[in-house]
Amino acid sequence: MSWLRVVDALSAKPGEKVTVKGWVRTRRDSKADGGLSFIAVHDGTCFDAIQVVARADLPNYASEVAKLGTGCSIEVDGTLAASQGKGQAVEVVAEVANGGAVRVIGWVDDPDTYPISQKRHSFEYLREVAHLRVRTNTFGAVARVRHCLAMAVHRYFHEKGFYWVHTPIITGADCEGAGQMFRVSTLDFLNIPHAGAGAGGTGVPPVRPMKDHGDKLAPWPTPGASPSPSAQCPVPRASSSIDFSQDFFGKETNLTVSGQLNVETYCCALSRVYTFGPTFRAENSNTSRHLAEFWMIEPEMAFCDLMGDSVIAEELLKYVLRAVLTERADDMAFFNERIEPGVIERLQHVIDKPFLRIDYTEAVEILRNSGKKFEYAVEWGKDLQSEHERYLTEEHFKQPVILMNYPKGIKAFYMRLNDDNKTVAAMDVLVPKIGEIIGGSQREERLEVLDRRLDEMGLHKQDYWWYRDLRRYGTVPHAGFGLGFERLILFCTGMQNIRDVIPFPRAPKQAEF
RNA sequence: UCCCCGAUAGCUCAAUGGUAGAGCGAGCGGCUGUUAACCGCUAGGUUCAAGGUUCGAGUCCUUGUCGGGGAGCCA
Repeated sequence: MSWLRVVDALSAKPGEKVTVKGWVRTRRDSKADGGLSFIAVHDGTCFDAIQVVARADLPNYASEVAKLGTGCSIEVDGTLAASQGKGQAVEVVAEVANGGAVRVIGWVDDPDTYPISQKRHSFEYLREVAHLRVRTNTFGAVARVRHCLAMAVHRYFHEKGFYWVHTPIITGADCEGAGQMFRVSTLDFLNIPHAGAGAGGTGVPPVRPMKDHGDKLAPWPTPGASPSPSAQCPVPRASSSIDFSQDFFGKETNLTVSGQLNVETYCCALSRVYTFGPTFRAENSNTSRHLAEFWMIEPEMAFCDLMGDSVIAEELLKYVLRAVLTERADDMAFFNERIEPGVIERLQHVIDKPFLRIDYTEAVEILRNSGKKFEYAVEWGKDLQSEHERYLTEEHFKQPVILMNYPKGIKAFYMRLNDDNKTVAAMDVLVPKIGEIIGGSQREERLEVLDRRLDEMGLHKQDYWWYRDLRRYGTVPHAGFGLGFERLILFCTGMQNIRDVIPFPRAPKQAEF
């Protein structure tokens, strides 16, 4: 008897003696042929379960086999045989005559309250039992597709000569302006050290406010505040006197909102690099497209302009879509049948067609001439709203489209100023269903222009000293983008809610598992 | 954070302000090479929480908590 994973057992030759191990999905009994039970066993190695035929001559048939239910874990010795029934090509027959056995490894102690009983469950409900939901068809398929996509991302970059760079999770720089941050601190919440009245002149670093935060979610208590768990915890403002020199790192630190600034340093030495890791945003976002902890892919290419940036973005997306269609055909067939009819065709369409590239200015013209009534008016210089982006990619072009060269007023300081002095070399890749899946830009490599932009936006040059050094010492044109990994999974699977494509979602008021 | 909707059996949902219900799941039995199985029986409830209106509240009002859809922020 050799132990085969279910995926291998399903393709093994009839007649082979095998052992399979896994969890019971269903059990059905029959009195035919002297009595037998059909047990669907899955082990997560592929979408399908394998059917075990347990005969009544097994010594523990009445005492154990006939009592198996959804969720029990078992080991089965048996002989692989062509199935007499429809619905599966092969099955494992366990009977005494062929040395078969069914060993129960773990019972379900109260079948009535096992959260994943054999029936349809809503995704909202399954989110409350996230430790068990991966045993379902849908979440098993999502997990395998997620892995497939991650491997394909690494493979694409590796084949293209990119190096994977592990940028820090904890950052001392609030450089990005990419959103509210989670503070990292070992200070005693109940006894926060203060710098005293003379702060600022004694080597104590000035305390800056966290960027654009709201008070409600800020992870910081007010000294002496009510111990009520619902008490709001404002973050200290610029005027506060908390002495961060006594904190673990001797300065304010947060969880990263982007590895981009760090990875640019490696880009300006290794030429082609990327990050792929967790990212944290403390925004109070309650949507099906946002998480407080998510994974992001951020390539950065030296000697590369915006057009080259967009080519990599398009190639990467098409590469990973091809991978998921060929490597996870079983799971994709399920998504195509049960989650989003037509998803396979939709992905194939994206693979086959070249992405469109148009300027922001052109997009504004299209929207203004669309004759469509939008809730928010379209106006050059204002950011496009979700409804505008959806119209462009879902209705007007009906395919992925890359918008380029946005007004500088609505984009980040590090994006390269175009010759018109009004726009920056930024791009957003818009896809149907998701909207913005990639945001990127050519970076400003000219120190004097970068400094001017920092000034314009009221940012302090000294906070960006090492970032500015890249422009002082052998600066090069370079470009990159950020791809939200979970949004990619949504796009590939047709799943609706981003909380269902990450194993344990973190969102406002949600960190149970 | 804003707008809208919701919370009743393990799950999905019913129930004019007047006795708490069904389907599925579960347990037991029957039938059957079964596979959305089928038939019968049984068990299963602090109707999200705290107040309020009322002779009487699952139902009406207030506040809160949590969930969903949309928006903003963005990936």
